[in-house]
Amino acid sequence: MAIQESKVKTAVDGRKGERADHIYRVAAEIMCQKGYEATSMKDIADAVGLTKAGIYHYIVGKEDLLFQIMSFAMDMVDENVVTPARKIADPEQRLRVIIEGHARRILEVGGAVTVILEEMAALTPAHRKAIRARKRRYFDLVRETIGELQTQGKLRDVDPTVAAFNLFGMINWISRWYRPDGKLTPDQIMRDFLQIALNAVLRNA
Amino acid sequence: MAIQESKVKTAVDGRKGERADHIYRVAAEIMCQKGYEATSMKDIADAVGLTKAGIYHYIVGKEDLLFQIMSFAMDMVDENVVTPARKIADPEQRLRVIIEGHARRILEVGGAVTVILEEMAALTPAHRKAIRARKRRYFDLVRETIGELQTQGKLRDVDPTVAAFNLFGMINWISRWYRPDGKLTPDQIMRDFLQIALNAVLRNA
DNA sequence: GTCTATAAACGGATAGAC
DNA sequence: GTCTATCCGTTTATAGAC
Repeated sequence: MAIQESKVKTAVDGRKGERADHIYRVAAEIMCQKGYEATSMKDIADAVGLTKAGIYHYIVGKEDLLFQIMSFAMDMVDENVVTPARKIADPEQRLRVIIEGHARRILEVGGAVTVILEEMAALTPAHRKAIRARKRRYFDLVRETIGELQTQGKLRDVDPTVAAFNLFGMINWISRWYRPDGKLTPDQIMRDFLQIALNAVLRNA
Repeated sequence: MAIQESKVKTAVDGRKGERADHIYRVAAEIMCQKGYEATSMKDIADAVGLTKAGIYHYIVGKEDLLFQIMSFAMDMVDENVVTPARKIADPEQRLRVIIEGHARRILEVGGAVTVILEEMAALTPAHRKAIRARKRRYFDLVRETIGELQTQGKLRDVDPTVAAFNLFGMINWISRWYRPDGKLTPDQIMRDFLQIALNAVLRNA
């Protein structure tokens, strides 16, 4: 199914199929470890078993590769966090779903989801503007959710914007300290994490 | 602080005086904006009004420059946050001082304090080990403080390590969203921030 | 599709004049 | 102390053979 899907995508949106997807995924992993600027095309070529020139058959250039990776990460967040969350009417329950969904993307995906947090400065102005707009829509959802909680009297006596930033800080910082081979499992972390994050902003929780 | 002390330090530890300090400060600001790898020696030279060759009179090399900047940032945190905090016996009051002191360094200093959060990967193994050790001692102070709060029954039912990481996440993330020319002043931010951060980990606060 | 070869620019760093 | 000139490695990207 993935194969046929990619053939459709080739015709539809100019992608080059699953080999290209493989390059994106490997590149995301390397850029996540070494940083975008410190990652050379040769690093990526070696990791996928092609020459430097060879991978240019699949990509437009280094910066565009980064943009594709970030777009993919945003697709994933939209699909797995934002869209499900928008279907939930109760703001407290919606916030819970957002926090857990977002944190689990970082714990279980890594790569692309981390790159989008760290490498905005490497994008061209047009690409940066596009990614920023998508991030902004997500941020607004969270801030509005916190705003609804304030209306219900469930928020602490704080600025909803500051509360939203702190929530993102806790969640996104996970990518800096979580190690898949460490003592703490994703499930253990999520249990404590949700308690801490919800109490940070909610009166009772 | 480094500015006033620089004459003393020149005699004491081999630094080159206030012009070197100026280079460090300017370099920290540029690296903070563009990232270490994307910052060229020419960027720094232009900003201080020297040629690329000229600044090598004051620095050992690019990586060492980064190490000096990070060492300076750690000196600042040690002097203004860690040392004062260690003198406080009550863990809840000590945690308050750490959170406020650390957050204010980010809000009011920027540059060097931000670089140390983002560019560890660019250091040589020996330098990275040295900075990591200093960061680790600071982290241990925070975790032990949280441990004392747990003993006193003031901590929520969570792992002190996860609590410490989340605290650092909220604090360090400030560098990602705070803008000196924005609507929120450091004092406004600190008021809400302390309430959110303390309630994140403490039972009553 | 994938390669070898190479272009063209830029990087950090140094030599040596002044 | 600061400059000009330059070395030399590395970078992204392309041309063109197979």
